[in-house]
Amino acid sequence: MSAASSINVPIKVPISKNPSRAQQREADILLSAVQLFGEEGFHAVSTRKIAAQAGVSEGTLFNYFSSKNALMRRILESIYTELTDNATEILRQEFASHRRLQRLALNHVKVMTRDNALFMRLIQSYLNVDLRGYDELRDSVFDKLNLSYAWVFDVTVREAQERGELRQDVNLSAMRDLFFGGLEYLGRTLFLHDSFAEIESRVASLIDPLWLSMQIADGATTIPLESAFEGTLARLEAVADRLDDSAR
Amino acid sequence: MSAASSINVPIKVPISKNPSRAQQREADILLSAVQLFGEEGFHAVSTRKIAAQAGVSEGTLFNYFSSKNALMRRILESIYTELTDNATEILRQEFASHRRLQRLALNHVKVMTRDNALFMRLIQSYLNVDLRGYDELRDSVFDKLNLSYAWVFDVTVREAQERGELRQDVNLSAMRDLFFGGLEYLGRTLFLHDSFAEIESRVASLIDPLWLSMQIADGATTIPLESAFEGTLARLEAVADRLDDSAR
DNA sequence: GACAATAATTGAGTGATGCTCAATAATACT
DNA sequence: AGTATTATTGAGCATCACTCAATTATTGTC
Repeated sequence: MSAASSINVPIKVPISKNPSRAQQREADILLSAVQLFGEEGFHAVSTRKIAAQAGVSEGTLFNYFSSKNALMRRILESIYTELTDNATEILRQEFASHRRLQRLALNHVKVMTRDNALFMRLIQSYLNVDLRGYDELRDSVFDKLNLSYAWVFDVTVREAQERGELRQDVNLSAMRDLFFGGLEYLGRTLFLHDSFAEIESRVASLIDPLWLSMQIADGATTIPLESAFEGTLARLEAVADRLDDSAR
Repeated sequence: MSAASSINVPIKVPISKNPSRAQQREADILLSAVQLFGEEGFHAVSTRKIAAQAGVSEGTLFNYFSSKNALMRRILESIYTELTDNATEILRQEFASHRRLQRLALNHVKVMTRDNALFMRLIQSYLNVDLRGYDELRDSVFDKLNLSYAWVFDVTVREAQERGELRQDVNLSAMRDLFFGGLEYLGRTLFLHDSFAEIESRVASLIDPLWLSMQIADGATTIPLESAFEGTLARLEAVADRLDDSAR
């Protein structure tokens, strides 16, 4: 029995002595992979080519990533992490629900279509093509990243409901599918037609009908008016509370 | 110069003498491919395996289909043809616009998720993973099939507008992205959770908000109203930011 | 029904792929 | 400086999509 600290270490761990050197290698390989996958597609790029562009041998690549799929998964993870980080920051900064959705959507499409729409390529590949069973899907990437990312949409809608900005009987699952599915199709359209200049207005055109359909109550059009200020008011009151406390 | 009748025949043409026998072979290969692609995924199934299951040698498979991609493309084409045929029939039978959309959506999701969601696998693979350039995309499958299929959505909305059922200023491109993107995500959800029993209600939950947002005429007043206060809101946010910073 | 002529089928062969592993080189430790 | 540990390498492996000369099956003619 070794004195390894952690009980369960599934990572291949070729790296232990010189962390900075190892991190540099890993970063080099990842960068090459992102570039080449974006330019030519996942299946069109060989591990030999990725290794060559990173300035290492093919064997070394497989020391750092247990498989070509693992390399892809790692890229996916970093993109999801970025998506989630950006989203959390947007929720922190922006309190108006409608603008929250707008900014979340814009962030999603922008990240999705970066690097020659690498994210779109990878996520589709991973979800629909290369997975045989769906066990792997419930592992690292999806249960942890995709779900926690999709969660920001749910939070935004629920908060808007609590503030009275949106109807109570919104079908959250359906709206989530429309939101992410619509954005994915929009991203594909923007990418194929190279029309990123219109990105903001196109995203707005997609979000507005969703918002409208969640917002409309039977006849009460006055509620949204007040509630537009709810978020900011709540925030000001919270700050005031803290000022009160510290003034004591 | 041969006396071949047609000027431009890009097809590989191994079949000429006995059409019925050849068609049977082709059908056998296609059936095997559909089954295996659906069960294990496109890249996980070898041409050897497809040929073996169809009861022919690998060479014969390549006599009938010039490449594995061509085989996939052929499957895609048949699915698109079926989708379009069904859709045209729905437009012919059903005249109520809302029910038209509902039935178009239901047909889309049902076909999409059949054969272990084969269609989802193939379309994603073809669009995002295996194509390097996007020239091939503008060829057979997409310009002819996808576009002509997407067209049934546009027709349905436009007819509803002419009848005065829907607003005139609907953003058709955005609604199309929401429709097909939302249905794709719904299909994925239904497939992954094996919840096809709910398919009709889930499709309805997806279509209803779209319909509502296209239908509401005077609802458009709420969003401009809110934006009229955006300047004020922005100032309040700025104050909140300053208070936030100094309270830290 | 025998015999060419033609068409359809075959499977060993080809280069490329993802991945492995014994051998080698580089680094760290005493 | 010398040893032990770790990192790197690239030839080798099974498998892949695909080809093509050889073989088998089918058709047309008498």
